[in-house]
Amino acid sequence: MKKKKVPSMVKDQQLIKKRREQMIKAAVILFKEKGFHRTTTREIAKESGFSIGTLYEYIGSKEDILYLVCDAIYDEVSEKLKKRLKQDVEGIDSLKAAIGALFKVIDDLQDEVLVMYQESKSLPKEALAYVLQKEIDMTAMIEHVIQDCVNLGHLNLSDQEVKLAAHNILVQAHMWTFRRWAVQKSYSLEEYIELQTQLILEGLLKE
Amino acid sequence: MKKKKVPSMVKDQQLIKKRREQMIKAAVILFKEKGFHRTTTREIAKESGFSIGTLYEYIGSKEDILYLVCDAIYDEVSEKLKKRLKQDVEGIDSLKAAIGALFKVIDDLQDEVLVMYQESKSLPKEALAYVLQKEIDMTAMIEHVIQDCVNLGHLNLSDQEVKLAAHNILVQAHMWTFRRWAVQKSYSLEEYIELQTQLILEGLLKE
Amino acid sequence: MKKKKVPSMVKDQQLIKKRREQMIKAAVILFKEKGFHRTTTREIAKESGFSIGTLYEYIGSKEDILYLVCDAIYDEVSEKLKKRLKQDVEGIDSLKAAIGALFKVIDDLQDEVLVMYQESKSLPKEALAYVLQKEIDMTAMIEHVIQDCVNLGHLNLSDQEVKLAAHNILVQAHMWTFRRWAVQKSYSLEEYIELQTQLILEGLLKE
Amino acid sequence: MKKKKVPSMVKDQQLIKKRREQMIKAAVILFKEKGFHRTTTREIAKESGFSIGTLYEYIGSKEDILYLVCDAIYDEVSEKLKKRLKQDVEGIDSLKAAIGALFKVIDDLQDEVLVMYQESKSLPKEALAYVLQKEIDMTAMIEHVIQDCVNLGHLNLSDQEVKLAAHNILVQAHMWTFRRWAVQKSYSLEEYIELQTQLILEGLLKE
DNA sequence: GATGAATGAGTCTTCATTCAT
DNA sequence: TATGAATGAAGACTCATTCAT
Repeated sequence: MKKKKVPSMVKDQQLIKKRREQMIKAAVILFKEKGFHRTTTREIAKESGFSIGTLYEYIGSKEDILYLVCDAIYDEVSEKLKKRLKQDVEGIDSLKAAIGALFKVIDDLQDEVLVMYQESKSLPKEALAYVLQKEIDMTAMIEHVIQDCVNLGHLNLSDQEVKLAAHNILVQAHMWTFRRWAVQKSYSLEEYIELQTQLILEGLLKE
Repeated sequence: MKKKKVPSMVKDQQLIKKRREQMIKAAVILFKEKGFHRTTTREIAKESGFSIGTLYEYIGSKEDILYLVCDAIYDEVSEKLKKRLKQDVEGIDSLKAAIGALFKVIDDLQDEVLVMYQESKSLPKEALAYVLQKEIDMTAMIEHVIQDCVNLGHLNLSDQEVKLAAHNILVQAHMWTFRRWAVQKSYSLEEYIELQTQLILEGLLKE
Repeated sequence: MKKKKVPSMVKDQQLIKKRREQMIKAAVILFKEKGFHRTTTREIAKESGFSIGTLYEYIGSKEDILYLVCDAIYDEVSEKLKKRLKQDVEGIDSLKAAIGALFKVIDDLQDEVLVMYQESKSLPKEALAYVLQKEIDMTAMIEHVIQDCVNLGHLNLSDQEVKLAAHNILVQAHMWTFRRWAVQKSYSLEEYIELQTQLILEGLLKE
Repeated sequence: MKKKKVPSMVKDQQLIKKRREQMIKAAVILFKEKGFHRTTTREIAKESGFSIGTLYEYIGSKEDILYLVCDAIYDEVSEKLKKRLKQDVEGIDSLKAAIGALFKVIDDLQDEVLVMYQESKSLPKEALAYVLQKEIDMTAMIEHVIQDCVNLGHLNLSDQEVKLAAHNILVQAHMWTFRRWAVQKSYSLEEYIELQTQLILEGLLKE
């Protein structure tokens, strides 16, 4: 699954990167506020700080912006997560740490994650597949942490259970954003992490 | 939170009901395929089996269709769930039954639930609030089942834990549709129910 | 210039007359409020007290309603004017009386006259010609009154002057409605009649 | 009463002016032929020489075009009138000159004035108030000319009479367009001016 | 490279009119 | 005769995209 090439009329790679970062930042703000379809390219250009003509020097179509946004968000989540996971604990504690790290990263990038959750479905087929693969990769990251616990004999789970637990953990992290209207009203982030970690671990720590 | 009144030029309530059912059915098919924004009112009319003029005899705007769709889906989920829950078991078994029932209902109405998940954000503010309330109500239903177990002394959970568990159960049910590309590839519905029920219950059955 | 035949599916002439009167009354109210083009046939039917289907039993098209309205207004103005003119004065006094009568009739039928002034241009060609002819006839009525004064030697005017004076009188009467925002703020009807009569007569009473 | 701001997406003020002039010219032609409501925005765009998209770069709604038209006509009438009034006569002669000037200007801008007369009622409330104010201003201009004669002792009129005479003169000028089907058949412009001037002045020159 | 005016296909919505009951 | 549901042509307006400067 290769990174899709977004066409640009401009040669200077440095400039391309800079302009696209401006676009992505602007797009996240606008998409969060009004969604992908209700946001116009003109608005994105304006919020980015340049003209509509310039916008189209760096992308081929409006959908490219959405793709750029989703791709950037995944990269940022991955990167931040990896940074947080560089801890030297093992076993159950490493799983606890991973859950905590994941939840915190998602909380950190709340708006971005929410946008991705709500709008990625509007991606063209191929781009969607690429983004889905990233989600699968991320699930695999969590899976590995759990599997390590199993390998160490701290958990006793089948492969199926490992995979499902990973999905659950990821979705419970996302839930923090897409059910914010309920969960963020009832719990602080710390409480949420505490409670969810407990429920998850008890679930896995069966005989 | 009152049911929003969708305007109609037609007087015959029977007919309104019938036509709107046609519209909703058509809309779900189309929204699932291309999303709310990419579906035109003309397409909905055509798929419904009548003209664009007739469509607008039964609604005030395109957004009304989305509202009608979301409202109908919730009603259907609720109704089916209530029907399945009329079992005479108690305690943990009733919770198991509820989880199974919920998951089966969601599986049954997969397309509908997916559409609602992806498009309800496009509802106008007020309608969104109404739909959100329905989601809250449904969460409360699950909460009650769990609370009953607590009251019977079969579970030992704080209110916060009860509420969170209810959210988790609901989201895990929805997950079956919005992560279908992963979970439905790895598990049959029965396996999924079995495994999730286990994970949830173990999580709740702590000392 | 023949009265245009407005088609009807109904035979009973009595009923046609009754229904059309209902329609005209309703239409005047609505046209005054929002103009011919912004008034829908449905609204006219509703205001008339019957269904849209019934409306079309008594006319062939929306424009027919406008024609019916204009025609009725002219007939009413004419009739009322004739009634008021049945006075047995002669010469200048009869002209004064005519002016007063005309102004009072127009004041009486203000809304109707205004509607006719503003909307008759939307009549189809042929109907417009018919209505224009009625206006010409009415001008002729005033002309005759002036001409009588000339014939009696009380005024000394050329045919051209007689005709122009008639137009002026009529337009000054209409002015009472279509410049109401100015003239009805500055003058009472009596003042207006008094002042205009004076200006007109002084104009005609030259050596 | 401020000039209403018509929105435009284009920045270049020069261009806005040019394009709007094209639009106004096109609109007058079309409105005269078929009225405001029967003229489509597409037709206006085409007659203006650009696309429908471009039209909407320079206005916010169809009604804006009507407003632009009415505003432009008033400005043109005012300007032309002021130019013609720069004569160095005094007293009754200046009034005669003013009447002649007004009538000639109206004749010059016949189509425009007629359009404004027939369509301005379709303006939205606020814009209508603005246009009415312009009409009031113009009436005041005539009033001043008459009042000067009174001040010089050449006419002996009350304020009420002065105001009413001004209204009459203006309406008689407009009459030349909105009763063209009658008056322009019977009189040449010169005759019309000659006769009306006479009738008006005799009316005012009472003892 | 940057700009922004121009384009026109596409969208929602209205409403005069018809016709089966 | 009366009704009102059905129709679809037509209209106002939007917005992604292009291209000359």
